[in-house]
Amino acid sequence: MKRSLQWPGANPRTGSTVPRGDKAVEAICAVISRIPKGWVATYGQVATMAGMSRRARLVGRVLQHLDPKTRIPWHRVVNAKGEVSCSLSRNGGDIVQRRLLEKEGIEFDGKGRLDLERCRWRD
DNA sequence: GTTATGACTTCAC
DNA sequence: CGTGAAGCCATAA
Repeated sequence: MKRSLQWPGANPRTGSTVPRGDKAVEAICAVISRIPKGWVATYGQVATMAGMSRRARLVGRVLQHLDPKTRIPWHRVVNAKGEVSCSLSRNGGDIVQRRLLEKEGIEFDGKGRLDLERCRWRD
């Protein structure tokens, strides 16, 4: 099985199947790992903290590629609307993320969104 | 080489 | 608050 349908080169350190040695990925993983429990950050925010102000999509791409066993708190990353990723609803991942956040004390409104002004992580 | 797509953001209307 | 357009960038075809 040579053909890697995932990114070339896994990253055991982060427990994810993302390229190792890639500064962007390393920075993104580091930032997300620094998100305190009970707080959340947006993709753009993570990208900015990682030194890539407008590479929010890159953050999302990395997260989608993470392994289920990853140690990275991916559930603390939400979009700018304060809602979990839309594409996750395809496999029910949005419910998982929401539950994980609620377990950490995050409250959702009737539209499945959280108060970013209240929950946004500040460094 | 081009075109389309995507765990996104931001501004304008 | 919803929608559309422009921006960004790697992957897939």
